[in-house]
Amino acid sequence: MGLYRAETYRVEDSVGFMITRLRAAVFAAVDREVAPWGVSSAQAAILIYIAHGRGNRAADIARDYSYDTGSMTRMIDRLVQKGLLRRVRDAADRRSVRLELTVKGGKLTQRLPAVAARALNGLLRGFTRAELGGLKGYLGRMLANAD
Amino acid sequence: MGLYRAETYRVEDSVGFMITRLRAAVFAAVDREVAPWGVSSAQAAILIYIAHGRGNRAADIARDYSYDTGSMTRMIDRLVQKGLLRRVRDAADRRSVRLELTVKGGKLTQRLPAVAARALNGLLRGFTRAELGGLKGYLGRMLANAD
DNA sequence: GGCAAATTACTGCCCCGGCAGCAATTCAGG
DNA sequence: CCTGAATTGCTGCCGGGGCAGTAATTTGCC
Repeated sequence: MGLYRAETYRVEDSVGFMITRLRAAVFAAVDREVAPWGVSSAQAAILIYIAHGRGNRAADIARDYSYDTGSMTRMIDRLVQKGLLRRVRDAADRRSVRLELTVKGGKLTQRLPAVAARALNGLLRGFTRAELGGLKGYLGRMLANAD
Repeated sequence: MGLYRAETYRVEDSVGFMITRLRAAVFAAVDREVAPWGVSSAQAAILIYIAHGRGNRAADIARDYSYDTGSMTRMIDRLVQKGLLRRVRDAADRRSVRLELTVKGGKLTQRLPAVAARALNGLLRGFTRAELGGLKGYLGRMLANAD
């Protein structure tokens, strides 16, 4: 006895479909804003995380962002290759690699929150603060159901 | 003057981040339900579309689902390889390829809406019909802003 | 009728992400 | 102290998706 029933199910009506499309739209919007600085939206999120000092090991980011560690390795590869990040083997725990922003990476990252915010605000045109709260509440409840 | 400001921006607070995570959760939930039949959630959506007679050319699906045509080609490749779909060159317009469900594909597709609905209902546990409407309204407004 | 523009499908190349398996290392209990 | 378990990061392999470029075909307009 749920909200969706097999007999009347249409892909285009499902929240799943809308969320998939919206995620693509968010990526596209943020990517457009960040592209001039040579990074993608996913890469920008990593850089901001490190710049905010919320952790600097690959495992930290993977945990907080619910990422796969294999994906993290490759994501870091791309950022290192662009000269924005540096891998430094940790002397205390030699299993882990500490991630450091290069000078270039640090300068770039200062600008990223502003452009990311601009992209999101564009998608939220016409939303009141209360409506944004309502939306995030719904999304949070679905995420909680997923565990 | 939007809802997000650069100075206080944190990735984890952004709707973009939540939507990305939720999309992953939706995929995972639907994939889990559909996996016993040997298809993925994205593949199931294509099959349902065709079974419902909403169109049977690759271009139709790409348009309605906002997919890239290149991605569609590869998606169809996988379904054809699994013996669920058949490519039939259209005699009237020889540019296009009409997609037909095989017998195996047709039998499978009958079951898909039920399992997809079950997965979504699980994520919507505790939601009233009105709340689902509210959520879809928010998502729709963001999608409209994206154009 | 003939030629330019649009449509359809496909290909190569790229980024994003999960899963499984692996090696190195650290940690905890006997 | 030593051995088994956990953690960390890496790799191969896969599915999903966008972008650009191409060939075949159709269509529309002069």
